[in-house]
Amino acid sequence: MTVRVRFAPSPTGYLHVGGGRTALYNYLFARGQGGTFILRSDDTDEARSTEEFRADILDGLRWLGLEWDEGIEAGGPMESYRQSERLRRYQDVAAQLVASGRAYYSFATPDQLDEFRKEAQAEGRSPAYDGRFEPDPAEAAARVAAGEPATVRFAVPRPGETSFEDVVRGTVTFDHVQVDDFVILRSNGTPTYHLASTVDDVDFGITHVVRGEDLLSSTPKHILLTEAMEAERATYAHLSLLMGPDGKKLSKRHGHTAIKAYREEGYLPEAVLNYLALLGWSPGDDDTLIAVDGMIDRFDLSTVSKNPAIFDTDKLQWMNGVYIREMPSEAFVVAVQPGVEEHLGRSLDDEEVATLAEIAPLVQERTKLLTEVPPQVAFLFADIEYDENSWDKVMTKEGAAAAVAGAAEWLSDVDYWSIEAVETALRAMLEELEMSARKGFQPLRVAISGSSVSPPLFESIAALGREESVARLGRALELMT
RNA sequence: GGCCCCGUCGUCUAGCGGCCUAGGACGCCGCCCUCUCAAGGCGGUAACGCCGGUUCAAAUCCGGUCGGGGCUACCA
Repeated sequence: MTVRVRFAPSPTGYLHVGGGRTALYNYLFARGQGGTFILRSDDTDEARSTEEFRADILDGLRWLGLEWDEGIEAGGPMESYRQSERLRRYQDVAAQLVASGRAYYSFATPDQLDEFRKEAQAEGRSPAYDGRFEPDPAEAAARVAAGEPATVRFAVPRPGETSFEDVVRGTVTFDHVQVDDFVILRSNGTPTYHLASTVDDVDFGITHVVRGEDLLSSTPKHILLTEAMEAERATYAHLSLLMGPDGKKLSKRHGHTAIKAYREEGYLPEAVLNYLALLGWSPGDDDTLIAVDGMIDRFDLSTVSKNPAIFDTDKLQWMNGVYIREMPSEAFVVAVQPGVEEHLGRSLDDEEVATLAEIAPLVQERTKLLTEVPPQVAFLFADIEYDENSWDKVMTKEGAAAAVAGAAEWLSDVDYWSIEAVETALRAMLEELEMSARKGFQPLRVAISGSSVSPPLFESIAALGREESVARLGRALELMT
């Protein structure tokens, strides 16, 4: 049997980190098993679905590198992989289910249902609706024929129970008195999630349903539906949910949840993938850094953790730094150049790109997020503004002015401009002034870069050039005296 | 309320009856390196929710309890 799995987001929001992880696990499982990874759009909720979200989900998956083999924009044996385009099929199935007595037209009013549920809760009984208010099939058919609006509900067989072997959770059993006679077709004729999703899983030949734990208690409904369609049930695997730092379900209030936000903040897809993979799965040994190929080799759905995981940005950020440091320097420049240009409000000429490439390795090794690079290198390409705190902390110190003045002189005397020459000159200056490097170089850093935090000084000065460096030292000196 | 799921350092996890005086990673702290900030090196901090039981032996098995989460819609 070839494995067929799917990722089936509904385009009612941006692709979020939890969805990304679900997609990743599906992808890893499919790749490891030589199976097919399908992308489907569960967009039966027209009101909440938007084009923007549809596009964002595809973008996000592609950015992460989770290429799918079949489905949206990839095609495949099915005519459509969007539920909004398969409405007829769901209606047909619903009609068949009514005909075979596995489902029925329901006329129960919201008020009736409300009251029933309230009462059941008050008495500590199951609040699952059991069809007690419905007319007999003949009357129901007549009322529908007369044009009375009705929903279609699945007739859950009671007494009974459904139990299944969840790959990550083990045996799970639900008593049917806890399972609602759920609506499969709304009174406007559109299918609910349960129907559409199950029909698709059956029609698409999905062998393994790997999804979030929020759907665990819906699974008996899906199994019942599958069997009513006389199809073979899939194997289910329910992944624990992702939580915010406060242990509550991850939501907007915990900061960024959208994959897109991480992309914009300067995270690398490799790092996000690596981090997500480890949120609920471990390769078994003590490896923390693992590339996708390694994950595919070693991924095992049955060893996925049952515990909900807290999404902790600290570790992701550290990991991102690791991946950034591992990048070839040229790739780093390419990745960072657009951001620098945007920061500057203009594009870089060839000489400036060369300058950027020159200090890139130095910046690269101290970068955790791509977005922190532009402000750090901008001083090489544009006039600086002094950071107030840095100025106050450094430039008002005793000896600061002397160091700045000394540096201007010594740098002016350098014959052959190079990093080594700059260092030699500045160290000589220090010696002359009998000043420590710590004390003597900080004022220069502020004068040159505008901040007390910058890339290494000699390299920065060398890259900036003699003329501009001396000019900046002069300007700072004026402001100091 | 009912049903279902889950419970090892602050966080992600390893552990599947003796190898555990519980391992790794992030974070945090200290030291070293050092022109700032990082990076790097070294060291440290810190956990089996609780109570019973099974067993010669339990983080590992069982029961209970407490805590967290999910579902309980004509949302998905």
